[in-house]
Amino acid sequence: MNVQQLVGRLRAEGHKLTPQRLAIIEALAQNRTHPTAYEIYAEVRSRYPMMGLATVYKTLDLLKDLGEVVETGFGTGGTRYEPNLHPHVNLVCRKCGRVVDVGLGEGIEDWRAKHEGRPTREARPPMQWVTEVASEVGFTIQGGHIEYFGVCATCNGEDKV
Amino acid sequence: MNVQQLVGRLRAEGHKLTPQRLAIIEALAQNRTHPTAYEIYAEVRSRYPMMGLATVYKTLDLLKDLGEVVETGFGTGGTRYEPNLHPHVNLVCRKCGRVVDVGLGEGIEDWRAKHEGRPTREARPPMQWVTEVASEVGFTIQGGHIEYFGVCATCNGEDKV
DNA sequence: TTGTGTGCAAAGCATTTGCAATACT
DNA sequence: AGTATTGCAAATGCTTTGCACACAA
Repeated sequence: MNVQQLVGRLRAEGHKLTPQRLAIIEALAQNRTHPTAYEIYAEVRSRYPMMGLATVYKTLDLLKDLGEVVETGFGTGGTRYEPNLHPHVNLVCRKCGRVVDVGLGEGIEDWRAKHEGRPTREARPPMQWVTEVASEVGFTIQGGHIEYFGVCATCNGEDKV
Repeated sequence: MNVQQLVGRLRAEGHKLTPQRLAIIEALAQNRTHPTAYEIYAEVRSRYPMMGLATVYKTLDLLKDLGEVVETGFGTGGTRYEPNLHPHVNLVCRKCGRVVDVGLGEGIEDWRAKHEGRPTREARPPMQWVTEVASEVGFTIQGGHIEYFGVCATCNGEDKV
């Protein structure tokens, strides 16, 4: 998620650029922790004390409509949000609700190729495949993710930190 | 999701097999529409009028803990549930909340191989890859899915039915 | 100036919880 | 018989909405 680019897009599509929106966008762009709406609210609020929680939800809604953010993680503590980057894998802990990224910039196929000693091919992330199939059934794709559920190291009691 | 097998597992792990639980399990096993908790409740209720909605939630919780069902679909109308089959792709409509399956029994690699005219190899769904990586960080995987968000044909106004 | 966006508070829902009654094992 | 499970209803908590005011364009 590129802040400059997104700001330009908002202008171009006739949305107003308010300090609140900018603050929320910046908070999202920097944050790698898949924050909840409330966490974004709390962070932004330290700089803009008059910020309302409803504004965070409304802005997140707008960004969802634009396909710039993606919702993630169920169960504990509400929906979490992340910038809509290239598809990657989220491990969602069903006990604490936290979300762990598993790097997948390379794409599954590349990983396999490396793993099996085959030569690495150009990455073809699942996104592309899905987009093709989806368009056949009239489905417009805005964003996506690969998500697995389980129990994280900390909640497993295997935490050594 | 095999009902017989699951019933056996419940017994083996010391859970009681009540008519309510069996009805919920059967409803889930037959249903291919990713029902919400309330939809399951409504369906089962037609056979067991005394069924309570809380029981549905409690049973779904149990099945989640056992890794037998997976939560799906955000946004509209609450969490949806599906049996934890082999990983496949869900297209989640952000307007109506409905979830469309994209067949992926074959696995992405097989699809690609066919598509590119290469010989089909044994399917290696992403699940396996993720499980390996996850275990390295102490994460226990219970289930997962690949999920994309967008707007379905009907909500796109392209519906011809 | 004009209409979109904000903030507050109230409303709306999905989900969870407490507890007495019930019924598997 | 003992204990997990049920069902109701109340409680909780996240998210949305209505509306008057503020402000970006």
